[in-house]
Amino acid sequence: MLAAHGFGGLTLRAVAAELGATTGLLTHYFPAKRDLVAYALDLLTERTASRPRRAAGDGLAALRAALLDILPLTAEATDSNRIWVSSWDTALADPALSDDHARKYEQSRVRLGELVSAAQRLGELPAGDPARIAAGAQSFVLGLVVQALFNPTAFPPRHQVELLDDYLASLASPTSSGGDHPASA
Amino acid sequence: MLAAHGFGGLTLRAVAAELGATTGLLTHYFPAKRDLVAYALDLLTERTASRPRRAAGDGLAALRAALLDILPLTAEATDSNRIWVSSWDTALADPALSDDHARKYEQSRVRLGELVSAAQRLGELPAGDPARIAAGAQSFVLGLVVQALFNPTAFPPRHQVELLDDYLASLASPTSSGGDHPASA
DNA sequence: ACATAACCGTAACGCTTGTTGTGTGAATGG
DNA sequence: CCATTCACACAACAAGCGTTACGGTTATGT
Repeated sequence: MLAAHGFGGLTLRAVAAELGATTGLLTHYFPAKRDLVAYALDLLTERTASRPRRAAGDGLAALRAALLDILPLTAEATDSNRIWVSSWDTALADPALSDDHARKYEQSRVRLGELVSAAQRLGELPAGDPARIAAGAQSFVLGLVVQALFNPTAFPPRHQVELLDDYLASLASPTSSGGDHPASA
Repeated sequence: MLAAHGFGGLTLRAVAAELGATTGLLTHYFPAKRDLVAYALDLLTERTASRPRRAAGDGLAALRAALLDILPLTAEATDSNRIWVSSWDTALADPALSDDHARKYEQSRVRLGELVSAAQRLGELPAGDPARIAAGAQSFVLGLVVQALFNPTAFPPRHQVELLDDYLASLASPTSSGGDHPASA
């Protein structure tokens, strides 16, 4: 339902109907709609977090697996991402929800940063601030999600994986500006 | 208005009020709200397209400039991106608008692809399918936009530029898997 | 067993929404 | 100079929204 109509078309009655219940139940548990929305987002987060993850090796392979887990490669993941993207409208209009999103993405970056560190320790990635590399990787995947959602024909799963692998390959190759910090102001 | 309340909170009366007019005017020009929304998106596209672009050199510098023009580095660009992102909810729920978005991003990719080609011709970028590289770059920037919108503190303009430069640097360095297709399973 | 509270369906409220009519003044054109 | 169309305000409409009030049912504690 959410995947089809987005967060904008989310109504208490629709949720209640899908639940086989009425608005009375919802208002009983959620004082206001905002709370229902917040809960829906939390539930989405949790469900996304507890999704069966693909087997991850060590180092770079683990990072790749984590990033692949985000992409809309399956119908289920597509729905999930669709809901996620559609929540951005609501979230951007509400500072509290906005902070929530910021926190979630930051948490995800931290997790990716650890994987980056591990890959660096294994020598699979060149030196460089793990947090920065993680932020870059998250950006890449996030943007790829958006493009894939709008144009699934141009971004079939295979192509998404190719693009991600391109990105990871370019990460793996050392750059001239590897880990130096040019005394930025 | 749109930047603050998003596309979800877009009402005919609010638009009319901001226009100093009434709903009568709007319905006179737009048969239905869908048309108003579509027009708003076209107008946003046009305004974004005709935004004063930063001076672009040749090759890689031009690509960098084009990507920088997308990022929310200024208050105006932030508003623009905010509206853009918030439109995704509405767009994903409407196939026609969805196609419109897909077309716009494809067009943008084509434009980026030409810049990539030019940079390759100058030897500033290694060989490889320009369309693929452009798709990657667009993904990266798009995702960076989203993250910056939700967490402007963690992604100040300087940091955004740094991340983009990291990405471009990694693009510029040749990878072992230049354009080959390693028969992925 | 009985009082109390939690649970939840039903119905209504007030409000906002998109949309549709109607009326009026200005422009247009023959 | 008048008829007709256009441009727009204004008001009203039905529908849908979140929210609230209330009634009956079920659990819970004493």
